[in-house]
This record gives sequence, structure tokens and C-alpha cells, in this order.
Amino acid sequence: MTVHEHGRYSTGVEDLPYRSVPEAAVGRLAVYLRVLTSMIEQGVTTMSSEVLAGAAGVNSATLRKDLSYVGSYGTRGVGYDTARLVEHIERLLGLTRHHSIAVVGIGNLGHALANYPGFPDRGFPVTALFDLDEDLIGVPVGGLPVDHVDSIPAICAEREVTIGVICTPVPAAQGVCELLVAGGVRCILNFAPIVLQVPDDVEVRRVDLAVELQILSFHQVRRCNGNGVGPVVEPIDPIAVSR
Amino acid sequence: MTVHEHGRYSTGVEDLPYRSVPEAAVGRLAVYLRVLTSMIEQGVTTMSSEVLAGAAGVNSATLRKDLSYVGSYGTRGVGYDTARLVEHIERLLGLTRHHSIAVVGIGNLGHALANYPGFPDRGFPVTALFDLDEDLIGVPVGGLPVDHVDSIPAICAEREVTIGVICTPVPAAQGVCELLVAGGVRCILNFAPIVLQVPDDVEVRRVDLAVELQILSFHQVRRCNGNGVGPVVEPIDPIAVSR
DNA sequence: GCGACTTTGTTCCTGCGTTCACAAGCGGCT
DNA sequence: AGCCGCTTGTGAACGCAGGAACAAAGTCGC
Ligand SMILES: NC(=O)c1ccc[n+]([C@@H]2O[C@H](COP(=O)([O-])OP(=O)(O)OC[C@H]3O[C@@H](n4cnc5c(N)ncnc54)[C@H](O)[C@@H]3O)[C@@H](O)[C@H]2O)c1
Ligand SMILES: NC(=O)c1ccc[n+]([C@@H]2O[C@H](COP(=O)([O-])OP(=O)(O)OC[C@H]3O[C@@H](n4cnc5c(N)ncnc54)[C@H](O)[C@@H]3O)[C@@H](O)[C@H]2O)c1
Repeated sequence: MTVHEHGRYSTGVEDLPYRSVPEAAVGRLAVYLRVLTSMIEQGVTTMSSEVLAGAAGVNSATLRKDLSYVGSYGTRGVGYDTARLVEHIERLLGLTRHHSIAVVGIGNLGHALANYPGFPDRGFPVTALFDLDEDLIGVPVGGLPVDHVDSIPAICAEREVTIGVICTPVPAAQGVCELLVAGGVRCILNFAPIVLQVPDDVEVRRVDLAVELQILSFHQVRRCNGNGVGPVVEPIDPIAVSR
Repeated sequence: MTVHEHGRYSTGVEDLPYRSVPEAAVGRLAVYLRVLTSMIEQGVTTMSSEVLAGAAGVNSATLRKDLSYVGSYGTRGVGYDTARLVEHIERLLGLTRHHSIAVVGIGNLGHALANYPGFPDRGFPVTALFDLDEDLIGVPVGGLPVDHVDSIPAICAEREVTIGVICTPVPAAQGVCELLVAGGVRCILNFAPIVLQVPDDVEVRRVDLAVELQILSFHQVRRCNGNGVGPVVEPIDPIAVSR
């Protein structure tokens, strides 16, 4: 499934001056996009970097540098045209085309994802569901019938699935991953708490909620212990006392 | 406050020599922890940094540096004692104590989280559920009855909830967040796609699946377009995928 | 007991990402 | 029309994280 003819999108991606967009910036751009669309719905047509940065929870300089990666489309003295900015960020992120999603493992989490309207609404239609459980095969979930895992390669290739979402138990995850790769899927979102081994040209993002909780735990404990020195004590630095 | 020789360690948290552990390292340590516990279940008692790094998907030098933050407990020429390593990582991450979780918004996602045994299994017992929907109040989910959102502050304080998980629709998220903070919760895991505004002493981690998908989309499109320099660069040998 | 091999812990360095700061540019006001 | 103030875009500095390389240290084999 090599994408040869991109020329069809004349307003397309190929003439963007994008080089070396930092990984972190890509994630933030997606956040800006969400804030912007929300603002547009409220009728906002122009935003300054200061305001947008505040809403996105980042430094305004960082925001402006991030936006410079998509090209300079702001107006000095005024700010950014929200609609135009959305358009350009979407183009950089490759959202001008739709990306079909396949969800594998229609258990608790898989059900929630399959029913979630936020994905199709944002250009990520769920076009395939898979499970091993015979009782689930053929049952429609969110309007789409569940197929058997064995048909992953064929169906993914046929429906041009670009993103595979793994919601199976840990022992099944690696195998499912390989089936997806065999079906031509090169982007994987993995909810199973395991590090998947994949070829170099496959991109995996892992969503590990237990890790998130443990990071929160770390900060919680650290906060109570000050800088790790001495027993549990109130913060030593009297920052509250201003000079 | 002195960091005495850490050849001797008592079981307490207070004399850990942890200072300035990089944020990224904390996340990786949680991953090592998972790999290690999995290995221990398989009877592995010793691991080298090379092997552990491979399983965790990181560079071995990075791994050793990360482990140096928890103290030097490896044996040169042999590797790390898995059980002891787990013990020390858990201590650094503050997992020696349990952290009660409250889930707010018992919809699709909230149900999945409330039923997920992986949280209590890892020291994060779910001790409170909240929703606005009258039909849900009192209904047990995962063995725990749902309470009304209005009782968030009281119940969170009473049950000493340390982590609040927000699974409500976007418009409700900020309000729910404030209720949690009022109940003394200072760590929040937010699934609603919105940037929460919180006091400085509250730590928020956002899990935004749409952002994850968009990052994957970016890489997908970029891969097809080469490195952005010049027009579309085609991979000479596409993988042996049927076209 | 001793040597050689293995692996850790650490140091140095390179590269990236973030922030500061400021000149350039644009709109609005008088 | 010209000036003023506001905001962008970017160059430069700073801080930090990640990777390579190496010396110390401990074990295993003989
Ligand atoms: N539920 C949560 O809140 C939650 C939170 C964090 C992580 N996770 C992780 O997400 C994954 C799924 O969680 P869940 O709660 O939905 O589990 P679940 O048990 O409810 O669902 C798992 C589903 O996968 C299917 N399955 C099993 N083997 C399969 C295979 N080989 N191929 C395809 N499908 C297979 C099962 O039939 C079942 O429908 C797990 O790895 C879990 O650790 C879940
Ligand atoms: N379901 C998914 O797969 C998914 C994926 C990504 C993000 N999210 C986000 O997670 C959140 C929840 O998603 P969901 O699919 O579970 O939605 P849902 O509609 O199934 O559930 C939302 C729940 O929140 C409750 N609620 C509404 N207002 C409330 C309030 N003020 N206080 C407390 N509870 C309230 C509702 O009664 C309902 O039970 C949403 O913000 C959604 O965008 C969900």
C-alpha cells in the first residue's frame, strides 16, 4: 500500500516546508488543535499566542516556535486567525486524509473505544473490530460487527487500516501485533502493559495507565517528603513568605 | 539531610538519596518495574542491564543511569537481583503505600476502569466512584456503589483518596476537578480532552487518545513523504506486502 | 589463588528542546 | 498620514536528557 500519487491533494502536504519537527512539538500541536476547534465553536476568530498558550498550558514562546514549524501564518499586532491555523496544523499532522482504525480485543476497554464517537469525529473512523471470543464474532459493537482475529491481515489490508489499537490481555498482544503488521498496519496504539517488539518501520505508542498512576504516586510521595531529606515534614522552603 | 553512604539502607523512605530524578526516568522506571515483576513470575532472579533494557525497549546505558537514581544495587559481572531491584524501584516510586483511587464519570470508559483488576493488583485500590446520573447512583460497579458527584469532597477526604480519575464529558471535567481538589486530591488523571486549570500543588496527567492518534497520523504521513526535503521520496523496496 | 571476562556505575559529550529577549511588522488611533 | 503600542517570529543561550566509552569491581574458570 505505497502511497504513490499524493499529487491529487494539490493543497496537499508535499509543498509544506516541514523539516525536523520535534517529537514533543507534534504532541503539543495536537493539543493546540483541540483548543482552537473548541474556540472556533465559541465564535473566536483570532487568538494571540499568549491566550492560546494559556489555554493549552504551555509557555507562549514554546507555542510560537511550535507554530513556526507549520509556517508563519500569524499577523503581528493581532494574533492568529483561528480557522486558518487549524487548517495548517491539520495539514501538518496529516489529518487532511482519514485514517482507518482497527480495534483488537473487544473487552471492557475495546467496547469503550469502539463506541467512542470522538474518534470518527476527528477523522479516525473505526472500520474493523476483532476478537478471539466466538461469542463476540458477528456481534455488532457500535454498529460494526466483530471479526475473528485470524482475518486481521486480510481485512486490514482490504479496508486500508492505518492504525491498529490493541486492547487484548498481555499474553495475546505480541501475536496480535504481528497480525496487524502482516496486514500492512504500521501505526499501533497499545493498551496492553507490555513492550511490543516490532520492525523498525512500525511506530508503536503505548498507553500504560498503571505507569501514569505510578508517576503520580512518585510526585505525591515526593511532595510529602519535601526534597527527600528527612522525615515527612512540611515544605522547608518558605516560598509562601514573599519578600 | 546528609546523604550518608548508601551501602546501608533502612526500610524507610526518608533516607533515600533521591534528588532530581528526571521526569522521563520516572516513567521508564515504572516500565522496568513491570518487566521485572513479569520476569520474577517466570523465575528469573538475575538480569543484566542489557537484557532488561532490551525487554523495556530502551538503551542499556539509559537504563543503568535510571537505576543509578534509585541507588547502586547491581553486582558487577553478574547483573541485578530482580527481587531487590523491584523493591527499591517500588520504594522510589512511593509504591510502598497504597494509593486510593476515585473514578468520576462512570460511563463507557469509567466502567472499564472501575472493573479493571490491574489497578488494585498494583497497589491502587479503587475506593470511590462518582457520577451525576441518578440511575447510576447506588448501583455497584466492580463491587463498589456509585456515589453522587456532590459528595466528592466529603467522601474523598474521608477515604483518603490520593488520585482522582476524570472520565466525564468535557464540559463537566473542570468542575469535577475542582470538587476533587476540594476533597484534598492532589493527583489527577484526566481522560477528558481538555487542559484543566489547577492550583500549583496539584499534578495533572492527561491521557488524550485523540492526540495519540494524531501523532501516529503525523508519522504515517511523514513516512510516506520521506524526510520532507524535496518531493515525495519513495522507499525503493516496499515491504513484501501484497498490493 | 589468580587471571580473564563480564557487567556495572559514571563521566564526558553531543544534540535537542525550552526559554529568554528583541527586532521586525502590522493595525489602530489621533 | 504618521506615530504608538502590541504581537509575532526568530536568534541565541541555557539546561537537560540520551548515548558512547571507559575504569572499577566482582565473579567464574582453572
Ligand atoms: N480495562 C481497563 O480499564 C484497562 C486499563 C489499563 C489497561 N488495560 C489493558 O487493556 C487490555 C484489555 O483490557 P480489558 O479490561 O478490556 O480486558 P478484557 O478482558 O475485558 O478484554 C479482553 C478482550 O480481548 C479478547 N482476547 C483475548 N485473547 C485475544 C486474542 N488472542 N486475540 C484477540 N482478542 C483476544 C478477549 O476475548 C476479550 O474480549 C489489557 O491488556 C489490560 O491490561 C485495561
Ligand atoms: N470512551 C472512550 O473510548 C474515550 C476515549 C477517549 C476519551 N474519552 C473521554 O473520556 C470521557 C468519558 O468518555 P465516555 O465514553 O466514558 O463517556 P460516557 O458518555 O459514556 O460517560 C460519561 C459519564 O459521565 C457522567 N457525567 C456527566 N456529567 C457529569 C458530571 N458533571 N459529573 C459526574 N459525572 C458526569 C455521565 O453520567 C456518564 O456516565 C469523555 O471526556 C471522553 O471524551 C473517552
